[in-house]
Amino acid sequence: MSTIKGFSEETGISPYTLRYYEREGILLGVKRDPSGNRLYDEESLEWLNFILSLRMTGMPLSEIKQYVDLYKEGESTLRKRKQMMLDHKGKVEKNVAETLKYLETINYKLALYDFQEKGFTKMLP
Amino acid sequence: MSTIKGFSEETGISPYTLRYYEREGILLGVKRDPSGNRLYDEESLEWLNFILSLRMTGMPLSEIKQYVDLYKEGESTLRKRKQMMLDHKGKVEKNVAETLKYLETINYKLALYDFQEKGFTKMLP
DNA sequence: AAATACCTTACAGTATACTCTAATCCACGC
DNA sequence: GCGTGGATTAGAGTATACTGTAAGGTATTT
Repeated sequence: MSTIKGFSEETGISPYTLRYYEREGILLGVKRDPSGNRLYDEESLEWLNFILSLRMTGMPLSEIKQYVDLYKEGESTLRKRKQMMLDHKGKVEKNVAETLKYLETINYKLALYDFQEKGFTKMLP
Repeated sequence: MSTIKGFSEETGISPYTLRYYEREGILLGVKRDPSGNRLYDEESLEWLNFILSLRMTGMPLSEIKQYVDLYKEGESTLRKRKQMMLDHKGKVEKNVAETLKYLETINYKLALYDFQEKGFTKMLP
């Protein structure tokens, strides 16, 4: 059970962002103490970690919100949610493959620099 | 030698963005015809591809601009430019590793869905 | 009880990277 | 020679995801 400051420090997510996520309805499981202050526990930590794994792999907040809304509707949305995860997994894998392709271009550029350092001095990008 | 429309279609980058990149000084090698219209050739294509490989791997335009400015200064900046590429390569590789870690979380979630489909029906995120 | 340190809310501001609008210009076909 | 379709420019607008501010509340410490 941590306060917003503690939870922010534990997770590396700023209090602003934590409140923002909650306001937008994508961070569930946040409790309150008697005076209205936020309390974060294991449940909110799990949610946050899940949200972060979607966010950090490029899912926009609007789509994460859709997922969370489906979750709140209950078991009847299980299939849809699974499909969302499958689609997202596909996109992430495609994106990683693409990134690795672009990385090759960067490596090629680095090879040119090495080549140039060995005395070959034509100017290159 | 293509006009902005043709080049846009060839590369998939909108005319707006092509002009924007040029205005910001990150797309070099764009020529003009006698009446002032842009002409794109092999040189501009090479630049664009290079820029895109940086952009698509997450380098902000401001940093790409820095690189291009160094390039324009000539050979004296070779070492700096190489270092920028090395740093970026490191970041991209780190980011890919991180993404794959987050992908595992997503795969775990998918495994839970599979598990649930086989009759186990506790509600899960 | 005053100071402090944190919290709350609503809402405004910022950063990045486009994306579009408005006004104008230019070349080709009829 | 005039309309049509493209081009040009400067500058405004948009989207997303935060990030910060203002005004005030609460609780502990001195």
